[in-house]
Amino acid sequence: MNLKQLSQMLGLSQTTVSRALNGYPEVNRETRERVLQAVRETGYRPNKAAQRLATGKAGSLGLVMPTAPGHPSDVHFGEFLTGLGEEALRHDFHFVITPADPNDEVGALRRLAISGNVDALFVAYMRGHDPRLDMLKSLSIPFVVHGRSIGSEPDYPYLDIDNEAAFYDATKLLLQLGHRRFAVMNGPEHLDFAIRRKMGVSAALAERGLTLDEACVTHTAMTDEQGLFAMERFLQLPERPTAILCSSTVLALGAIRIINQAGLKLGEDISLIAHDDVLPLLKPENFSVPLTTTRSPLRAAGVRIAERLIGQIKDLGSYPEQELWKAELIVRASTGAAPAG
Amino acid sequence: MNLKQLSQMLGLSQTTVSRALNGYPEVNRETRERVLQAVRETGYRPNKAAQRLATGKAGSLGLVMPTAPGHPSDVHFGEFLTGLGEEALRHDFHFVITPADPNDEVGALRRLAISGNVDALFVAYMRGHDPRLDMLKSLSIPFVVHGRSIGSEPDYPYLDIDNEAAFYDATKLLLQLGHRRFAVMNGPEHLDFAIRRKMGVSAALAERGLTLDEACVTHTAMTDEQGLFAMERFLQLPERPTAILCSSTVLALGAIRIINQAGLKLGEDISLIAHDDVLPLLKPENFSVPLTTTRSPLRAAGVRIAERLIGQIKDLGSYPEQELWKAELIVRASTGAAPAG
DNA sequence: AACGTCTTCCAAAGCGCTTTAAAATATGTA
DNA sequence: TACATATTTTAAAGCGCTTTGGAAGACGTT
Repeated sequence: MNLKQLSQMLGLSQTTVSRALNGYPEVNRETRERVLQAVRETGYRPNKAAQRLATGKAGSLGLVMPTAPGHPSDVHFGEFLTGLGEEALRHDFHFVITPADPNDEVGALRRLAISGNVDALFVAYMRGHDPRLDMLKSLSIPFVVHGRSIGSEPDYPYLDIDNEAAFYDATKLLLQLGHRRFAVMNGPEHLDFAIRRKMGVSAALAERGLTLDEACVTHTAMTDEQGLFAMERFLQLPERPTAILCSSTVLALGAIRIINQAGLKLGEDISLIAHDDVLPLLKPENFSVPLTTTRSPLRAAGVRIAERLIGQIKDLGSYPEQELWKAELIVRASTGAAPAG
Repeated sequence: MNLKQLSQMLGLSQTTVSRALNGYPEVNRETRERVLQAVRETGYRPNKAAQRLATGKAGSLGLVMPTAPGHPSDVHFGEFLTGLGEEALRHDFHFVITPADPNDEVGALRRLAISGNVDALFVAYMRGHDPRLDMLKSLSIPFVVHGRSIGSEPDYPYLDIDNEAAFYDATKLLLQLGHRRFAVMNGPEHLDFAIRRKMGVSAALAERGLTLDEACVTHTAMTDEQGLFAMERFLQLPERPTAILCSSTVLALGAIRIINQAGLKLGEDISLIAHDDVLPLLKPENFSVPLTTTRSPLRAAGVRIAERLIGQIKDLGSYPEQELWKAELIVRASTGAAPAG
């Protein structure tokens, strides 16, 4: 069933039917009712491709998903997408997701942008001086970045959390509790959030004349296994750290396992603060020792980014181009006074 | 830059350029080279909407993602999609994901199917007698189901793991270890995999004249928190179960926390077997007591489903319509002989 | 020279929609 | 009644691609 058939059935022109469907004013009330009724009866749905070709609007947001055999999937992806979807649903938008070779994300993004398949793009996992930014700026398609790219002019639209402040505050808290030996279990080295979190830690330490030893920093994928490896390494250090900052609750999970195995008490022998993206899967308050966290719901970021993207496409008023959200520092039992000595 | 401009630039007709691009034989070698070169220089990419309209092929797989405020995201989604993507990438396919009100998945799926936006559909999280099946069968778009729908004629294309056999085998192992009091921490009640897993447990028990007490079964979302609640409940039972079958390693995570808190030893006082979808996030072999699991990589299922879907679209030969994969039973330390008494 | 056969290219139609420009009809006013 | 003005409808063009049905030219054969 297409427009032509539908309009013939109704004895109307395609124009009129199209207008009735799209809410144009210049169509008689009765006629519109008749059209709508016919649509209900036939289950007619306009062909999206044709609509897109005619209007240039696709009703879709595009994103690139890196994938390859052995390339680990991202725990956060589902939760973030659910947030995007919450808002997209309200506007009848959908997503076009292009799988991409992890080494060719820029190319994949570019092809997606000029394919005419999407109205706007979303990118995340920004690196320092991210090459995708120049590409995106050169195109004339709306986009919003989740995160930022250190080393690039901050003249692009983004939504980020203040990673540096979050980890600065967290470190500050640990310093006040008397800790002096710090370690950081961070995300992949080249990623902006990892860079800024480390900066936050270093800045807080510097205020007390302390420096962060590189031996006390790991950069890994955020899985329980990596948390486990990192913690094993920290515990073997001659000057064992008493305060751990952790870029994810999943990493913390592995770390805590090792802490327990070593017979150490979390919140007494070792304090730990993790960043919490508020994944439904893992609640820091339910850890056997509830976790002190820097909290910022990933899903809310998804909702907001969809809102901005769709708002821009539909011209629903203007939004701030740059947003920096504060993370909440939530103190629970995994942080305590530094052990004596 | 579109076809028209490109062909004018080259002094060729659109037909010839189109054919050169799509690998048709009736175009001179030199001419083709010239076209390809121009494409490289200009960065021309055909408009997907136009291509789709002209060919009826979209180069995309469609899926529906339920989402609503408060509706938890799915941990497995990212991993499965990564698998789909692995294969899709090889064929230059992308995904169209429609967010949907959890109460209107059937409608959303139907709209997606007839939007002309996708060449094939994928559905998962099948329920008993799933209403999506009839809808899909009535349409003439290829689809593959991940899982099955108990209570429906098994005449639709699916890929499932043998959940019943997996949990039957797991139960059998525990029986051999002398366990007599069983509990099951399962996924949501209406889902096919949950139903079948419970059937597997019951069947094995029945062979020994045992029955599964409903008080020893929970049906919940698969988060650590729910695992925790469920285990708390089991421990309060007058006849405490000594053997737990668990539909997910994430649930197991919460359960084990409670087991530890209660001062019980996993693999001694209580044995536990969990189903492992092989998520990068959580490795059962790294649990402080390594977990015995029924193992079946979710990602592999994703790859295979994409393979079948794309194969069907591109007519790359035939695939079995129904596939039932065996899960591996991997014995680790979380299972041991039943405690005396 | 005339013919058939390949090879290589092209004009134009068509995919299903939106939208422009104009026509047909209804309504109001002098 | 005649005309101007709103209201409602339509024919046709166009979005950017693929594909059908030829046409033009090169080549070999008789």
